[in-house]
Amino acid sequence: MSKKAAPDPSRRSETARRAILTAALDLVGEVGYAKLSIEGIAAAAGVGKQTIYRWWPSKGALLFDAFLTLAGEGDDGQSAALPDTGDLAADLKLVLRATVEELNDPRYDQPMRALHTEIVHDPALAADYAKRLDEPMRELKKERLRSARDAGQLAADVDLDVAVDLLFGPVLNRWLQRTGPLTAEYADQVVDTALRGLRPREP
Amino acid sequence: MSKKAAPDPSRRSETARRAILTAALDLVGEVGYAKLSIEGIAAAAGVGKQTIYRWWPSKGALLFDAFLTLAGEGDDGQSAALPDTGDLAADLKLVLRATVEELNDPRYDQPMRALHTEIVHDPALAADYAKRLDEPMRELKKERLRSARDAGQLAADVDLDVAVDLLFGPVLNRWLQRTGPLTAEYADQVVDTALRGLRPREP
Amino acid sequence: MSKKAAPDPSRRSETARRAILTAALDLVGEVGYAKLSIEGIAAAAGVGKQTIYRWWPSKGALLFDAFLTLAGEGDDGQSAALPDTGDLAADLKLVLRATVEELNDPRYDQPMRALHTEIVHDPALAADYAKRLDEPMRELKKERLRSARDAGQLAADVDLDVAVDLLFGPVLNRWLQRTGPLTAEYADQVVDTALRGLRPREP
Amino acid sequence: MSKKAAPDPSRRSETARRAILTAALDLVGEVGYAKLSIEGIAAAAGVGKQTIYRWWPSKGALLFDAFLTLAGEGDDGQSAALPDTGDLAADLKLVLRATVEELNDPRYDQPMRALHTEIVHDPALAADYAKRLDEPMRELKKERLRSARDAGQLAADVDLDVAVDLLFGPVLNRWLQRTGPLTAEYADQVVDTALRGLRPREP
DNA sequence: AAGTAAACGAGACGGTACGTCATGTCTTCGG
DNA sequence: CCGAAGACATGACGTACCGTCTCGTTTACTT
Repeated sequence: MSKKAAPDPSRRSETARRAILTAALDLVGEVGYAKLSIEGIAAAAGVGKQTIYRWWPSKGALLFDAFLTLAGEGDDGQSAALPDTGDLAADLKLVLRATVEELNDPRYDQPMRALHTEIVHDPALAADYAKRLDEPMRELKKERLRSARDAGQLAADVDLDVAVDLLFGPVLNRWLQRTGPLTAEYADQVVDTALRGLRPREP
Repeated sequence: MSKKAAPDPSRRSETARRAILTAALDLVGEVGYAKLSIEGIAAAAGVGKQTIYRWWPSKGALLFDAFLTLAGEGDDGQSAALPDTGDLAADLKLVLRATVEELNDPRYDQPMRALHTEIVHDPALAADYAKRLDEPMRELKKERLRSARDAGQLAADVDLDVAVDLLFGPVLNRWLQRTGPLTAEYADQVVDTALRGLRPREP
Repeated sequence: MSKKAAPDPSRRSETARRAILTAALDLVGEVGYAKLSIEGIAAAAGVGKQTIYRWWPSKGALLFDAFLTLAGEGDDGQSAALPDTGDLAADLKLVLRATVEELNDPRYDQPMRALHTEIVHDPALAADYAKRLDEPMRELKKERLRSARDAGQLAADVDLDVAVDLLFGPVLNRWLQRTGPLTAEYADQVVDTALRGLRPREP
Repeated sequence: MSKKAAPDPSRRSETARRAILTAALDLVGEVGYAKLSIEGIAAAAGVGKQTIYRWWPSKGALLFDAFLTLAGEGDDGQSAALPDTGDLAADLKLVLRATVEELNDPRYDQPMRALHTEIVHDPALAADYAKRLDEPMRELKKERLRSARDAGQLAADVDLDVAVDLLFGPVLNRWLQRTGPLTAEYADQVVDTALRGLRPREP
């Protein structure tokens, strides 16, 4: 029925796949997103262009895959869970400071910006991103907040999704739009400010 | 001394300028950002390419200008100030709901996404954006919050910038990343959740 | 010692061979020579590309084979000999008119042009062509001329090869280069002129 | 009315044009016709591909132009006319031997073969060839034959076009198809045989 | 009013990258 | 173990735009 014979994944060359993902990530770091070309990735990976077009529908999808695959391997297994020392503010600050540090790391900055650019314009990729990257992370964050709520450190009726957005949204925004310096201090301020309201009223 | 003879702004053709800005905005809405080309804008505006390259340093700058100029004319004069009925929550919800509505309007969605894409990758443009669009708006928002703080509806030691980020960041994020539906209800939730902490403790 | 394991002809699939030859001839008629691809032939024949590469060294060789094999089957046995009614001019005109007709037949035109193109650029193929197609035909023609010479209808010292070239060359040329209409009348003229010579009869 | 805006010839860069024609001719001699690519010509000429596509509809047309332009400059002015010493046979042999020599010259062989290949498959190009190359040459040849006819060295009723075909066709054929060695002797034989005719002299 | 200088429309130029197609080689699988 | 199927590296195809560079042609501003 379909016009195009779908390629057979069982015949796929793992060597080529990894070379492409690695080259993509390397190149986006080297030359930046604007100058990132399929042509260049293919050349750097020692691969025919068709091999890229065969397996990825768009540059964004490739980038996302590169990101996911190669990042996913840094974690042996998965990031498991957020720290839970009982001190919610401290734990959140730890996490948010780490996020800030990562976003300031040039190795992560470029590829992440590239990925976000694609997401902004490609709803399909955005959906993929939401499901495969955002949601798992969000779940971990919500888990930590749930534990805090159970410990009475959070108002019982707080929507956890909104809480996550309140905590992490500002940092992501400041990074994307460069509306101000992205520092550990800012992270702390956001946590403090956000929490003051998330905490239950004192009698 | 300078390599490039600077063009003389006094001789600039207002007709060409407006045609270009209009064409840019129209085209980004029609064909989307990815397929937006200087070549196309020039053709649609009935203008030589050089006339664009003469006056704008980048596609992003042109887009930003188009955005600013043509949007700025909708406001007769300026947006003046945020509403101040004395009810902070209601006023913020009004503003945030309006923002949500605008972001959901297809006429604004495409050009805004385009602009944000450029901002993500062009620090110079980001600075321009921060100064000419973000900061004035932010000032209005802070003004309203300041008034609320004076009225005792906000904790005295709250950083107003962080407060603004907390209120508007989540909405912008959800729009850019499509991590969830962008509704008036969400706007209300964000305001309520953020405020609960921004308010002073009750005794 | 040899780099290439020679394929074993005894194991060759006759089905595949015929399918390929047929497909090649069909395709060159359908899409023309310029768009004829090994890829397309393999697909049309329901055969792997390697099966073609294994048995034919070049597209020209395949085409030639297709031509020879499938055309050779139209003749049950072989064309035997040229007509010999005793009237040399009439016999030659008959043959040349038939040639003209064949060259004007769209079914032969495309494949023959394709074959000639390859011959022009591939000396090996040209040699093959000379030996397997041109020479046998030429021999038949020379046989008829020899018979005429014995009958005193041809000058005794005429080189038969040159004679054949004089008779058939002009027609082939006009076909290949389209320098003029290829008609039966032209064929007759060539025969008459060649036989008579360009010089006036001496008294 | 037309879809495509035709390029303006008055703005054409003569430098680019000559570089392209020269590169085309050089390359076809170096790498042969089969490996001749527009890409390669553009690179060798130091020219963008589009500059070639803008001005020539096909590789064949470019080749033809290259041939015509650059060859036409060897002749200062034009080839004027064929020699006319009064001895028709000698004059024709001179011309035909020159033709043979040219066809055996590697510098001419490759480009000419390339051109002929294109002609075989491209009727438009064939027409162009007939009009701009074949016809002028043919006219010169016919002129010489006409002079001979007036001098009583040619039968009065000979069709001059057929005569030209008879004289030059065999040589061209032998060259294109390599059905035999292309020598001065062969040229002489063709002239003698054509002039004299195949039939024996009547007593 | 004539002269001049800059911005204008147009678009050719040398390039880069696109996404598709065909090449010829190599690997995997089923009969 | 051959042959089909098809993934692979390579590289040309023709197209779209890039940003630069002339070309005349307006359109102001001098003189």
